Amino acid sequence: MTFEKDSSAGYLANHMARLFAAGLQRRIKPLGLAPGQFPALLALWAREGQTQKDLVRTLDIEQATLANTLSRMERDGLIERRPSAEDGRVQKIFLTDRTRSLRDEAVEAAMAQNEIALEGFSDTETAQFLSFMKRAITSMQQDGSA
Amino acid sequence: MTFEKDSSAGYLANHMARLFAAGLQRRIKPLGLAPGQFPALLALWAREGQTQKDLVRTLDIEQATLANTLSRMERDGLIERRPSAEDGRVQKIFLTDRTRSLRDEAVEAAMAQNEIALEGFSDTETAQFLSFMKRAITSMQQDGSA
DNA sequence: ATTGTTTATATCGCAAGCTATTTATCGTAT
DNA sequence: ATACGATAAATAGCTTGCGATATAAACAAT
Repeated sequence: MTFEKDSSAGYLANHMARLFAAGLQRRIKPLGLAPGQFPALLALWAREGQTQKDLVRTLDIEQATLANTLSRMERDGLIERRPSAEDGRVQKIFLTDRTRSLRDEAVEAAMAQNEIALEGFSDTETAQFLSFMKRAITSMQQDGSA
Repeated sequence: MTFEKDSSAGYLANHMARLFAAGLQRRIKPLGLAPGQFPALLALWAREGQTQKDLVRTLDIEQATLANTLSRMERDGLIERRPSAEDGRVQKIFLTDRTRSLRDEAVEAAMAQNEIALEGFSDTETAQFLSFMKRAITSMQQDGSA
């Protein structure tokens, strides 16, 4: 049976994702940020005061994963969790001043990493690539929820 | 600054890779295998008796990661590590009979997962997609080693 | 009011990835 | 023979991901 890892979509996807993470890490570590925090940060830069549940709904990760990531972010002074007045189970999540100020630099770092990865891609190719990834994601999501 | 996660190559790559891993896990868990073991298994199905160093050279992961993965595989009875007669530092790695017998089923599972992900892709599109991923990988590798 | 169900978050235990460091052995050069 | 640098593998300590379970609060129904 011929199965070459270098022609396996799954293998390439894994490798590519790790290189993205490594590159982003190099770029945002100086800001005191980590790759896994990026999705949560994007959501909070867009709107503060969201609950963990709000974030879970929009960030394609599990609740347990997010809870742990938020704990590390709180530990590192990136966010504050304030209890909700209306519902004792809920915490609303806010950025700290420092984190608020990092937005532009962080987003630039992420864009720079994407640009490196897509170096030499024409606009058409980039669009095709993103579209391919979205199609694969949709396929696998449907398969997984079957 | 507009930065939409759903149009970020890095974000999509991460998400896609996690879905590949989850799907593969579902398919090979019944065989007693895990996704992270797959690269090592492929290399060992191709040739047994390789050293850890041999594997590190061909499997795009770090030595520490592989050492831990091999330990879990040994614990789970997937491999045996036998000391090299020539060099006291080296262990040669062999499959167990059970693992040897799992090859075809495991490779089928991986191919099935790739097919699900690429469902609806024409042959041309699949080839383009793989090529795009390889280009991105190469770009980021060069950037990282700078 | 109590009891049971749902909901929000936290926790447990694990895998797989990383960097950095340690340990043990080899080989080489004095 | 010894001491020193190089090499192979292991270990430490961390992050990010997962599933499963526990905890605590809210709500619903007697």
